[in-house]
Amino acid sequence: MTTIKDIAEHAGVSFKTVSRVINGVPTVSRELSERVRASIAALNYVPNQSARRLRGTAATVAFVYDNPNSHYVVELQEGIIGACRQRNFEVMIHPGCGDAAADRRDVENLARRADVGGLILTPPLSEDDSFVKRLVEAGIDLVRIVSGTPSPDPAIPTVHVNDRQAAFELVVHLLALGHERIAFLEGDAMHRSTLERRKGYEQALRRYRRPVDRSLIVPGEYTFSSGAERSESLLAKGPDVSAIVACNDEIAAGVLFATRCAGLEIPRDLSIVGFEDSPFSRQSWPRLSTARQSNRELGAQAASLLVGQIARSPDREKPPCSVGITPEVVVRESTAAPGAGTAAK
Amino acid sequence: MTTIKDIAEHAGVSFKTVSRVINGVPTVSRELSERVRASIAALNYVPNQSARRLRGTAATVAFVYDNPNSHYVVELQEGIIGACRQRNFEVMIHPGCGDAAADRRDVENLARRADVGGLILTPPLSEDDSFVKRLVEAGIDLVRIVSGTPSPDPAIPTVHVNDRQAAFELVVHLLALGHERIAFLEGDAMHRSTLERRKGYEQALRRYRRPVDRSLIVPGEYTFSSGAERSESLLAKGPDVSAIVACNDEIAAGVLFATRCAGLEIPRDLSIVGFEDSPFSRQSWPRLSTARQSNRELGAQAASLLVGQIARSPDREKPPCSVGITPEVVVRESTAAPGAGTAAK
DNA sequence: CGGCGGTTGGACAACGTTGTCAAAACAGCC
DNA sequence: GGCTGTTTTGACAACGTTGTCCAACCGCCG
Repeated sequence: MTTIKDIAEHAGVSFKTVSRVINGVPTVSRELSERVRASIAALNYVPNQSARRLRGTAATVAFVYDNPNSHYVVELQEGIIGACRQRNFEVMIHPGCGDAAADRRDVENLARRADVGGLILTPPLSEDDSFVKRLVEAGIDLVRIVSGTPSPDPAIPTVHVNDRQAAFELVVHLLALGHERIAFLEGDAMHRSTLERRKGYEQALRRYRRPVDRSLIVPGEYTFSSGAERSESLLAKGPDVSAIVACNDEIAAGVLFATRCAGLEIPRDLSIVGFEDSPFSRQSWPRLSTARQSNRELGAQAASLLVGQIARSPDREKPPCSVGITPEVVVRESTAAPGAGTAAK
Repeated sequence: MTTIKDIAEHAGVSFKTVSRVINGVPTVSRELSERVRASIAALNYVPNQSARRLRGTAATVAFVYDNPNSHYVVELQEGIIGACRQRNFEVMIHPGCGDAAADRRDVENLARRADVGGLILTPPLSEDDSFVKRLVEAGIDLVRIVSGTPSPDPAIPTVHVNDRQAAFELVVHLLALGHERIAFLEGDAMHRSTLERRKGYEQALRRYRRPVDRSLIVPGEYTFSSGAERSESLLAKGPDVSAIVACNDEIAAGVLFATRCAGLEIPRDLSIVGFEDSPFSRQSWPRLSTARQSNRELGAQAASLLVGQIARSPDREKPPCSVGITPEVVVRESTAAPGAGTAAK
């Protein structure tokens, strides 16, 4: 393994100077600095991150998730890794085990580790306010990704996904097509995204003077089978429903499956929208109208925020800040005017 | 941050003894050992991995991938992380950038890093034989995951996925249902899995005395659109095809899409099988018959192999070894006797 | 009592890096 | 030559851990 000393020898300078060049200390003459850089390139030298971490000049951020949505996880982590790579931060991936209590304990131990500089938390853990507050008060640097609108008091650095606005826009899209009886299939009640999306749904209805019929709001989970079962019984009870807002694409997939079984044609007999722009939404037939968010950007934003936190951490005052992203509506073939078009190609 | 010395103080022993307990040195009395363990638990102590890595007593393994299949990536990495966590190995995730040459350079630099103990390579990089051989000859510990059958000369530690056998069994399934004209939609020609799966397809046909018609073997890519386009033109040219073997579920999804557009009913008019048991295959309608492999197990196996390599690395002779897994056929509603059943629920 | 194996602790080096501090080399200036 | 001031170097400690070596202690046996 080539070390800083090998570079020094190769460049004919002291290893201290090499360290200075690498760390950008300005008191190095241009000539030496260039010689050192050349040697680094020639010997393919990469600083030993373990030594740096030990010394306290580098850090690892942990990405904590517990989410069955593979594409969400991968995109998020790629965003995080990309942002961290530029800044010489390592990323540690920490999948949860599904048991909330065990995960909380796990994460607490993780945060306690000397080689972990900070955490990026995702739902559902990021939405456990008392847990997150406890970590922050213990001096842990973290950024949480949650569903919601940026709060005026960002005591905790947060990346908000404005699901409410996205749901609002999806419903407006359906209203504009002429739908009146629009049902809403909820995801897990524990997830804040469910709440936010429902709020957006209700706000859109109220805004455009439509009644909010509680019987059209169906509790459920973020699963395929939930979508299939709930839509089946919903349509049995209320056949006048002409559009369904599913709380994510997986639920929408279940709806698609169930309506297909029931002999309905989409979108002629029923319009369906989902959330997330998952690969499924692009591969199903008809393709799903949905709300798209850039998970890579989400991850990159979270990582940038966290890196800022960690870098500024020695100071007493850390100014936490929050940013937000709003998913955009993507219209495909699963929505049309009621009774109108088929999804013919 | 609690260190080994805090534990020593808490337990009333020397920090040397704590180190001995942690590392399982046998010359520690049971009584002291228990006291130390109690202190470790009480103080929630976790050894500083950076220090260990610096010392050379711990290592990180890098998981290198360049694959758009999110569920494949996540499952694999979770298998790897799970296996490594037990053994106190860290995992570094290294997504590729899509440019093969740049990725090769990246990985070479990665392998050169002192804090990276070994690599787990996946296709397509793992199938670049000359590149892999170069790394191994440079003394890099690595395990590759490839499609194929375990070779008699495992010069390079490898986890083989027996795609050929899986394809064989899928075709046998179709033959048993009574299909005679079975087409094969290839994935990327560069991927060995494409070759292996085609070989299995051909072997099954030959084994059961059916002709191998080259016009039924269609080149393509591992994408939805490839599946849609190629199946469309295939069925236009050869309407007697009663079953299609798609090289993965994403291609199969494209086939499903195209046939749906063409007004065909699955499986009455056409049987379809895929590979991978992706979430899509369980969520489409009809659900896809496919070949399922446990990617988590795959990852765990690769990690175990690599950890063994690294641990045994100081010795001159490292006995590389290979293991294999064979995907199993999962029969769902996308396959039926030709002309027969519908996918009615 | 002397010696022995099993246990424990102390001192020290090492891994690669960075920070501090002082000292050396060099320039330009009077 | 003697000033400043900038650039370069060297010595050393430190991060937390493990390994090596030796000394000290225990109880036990001969």
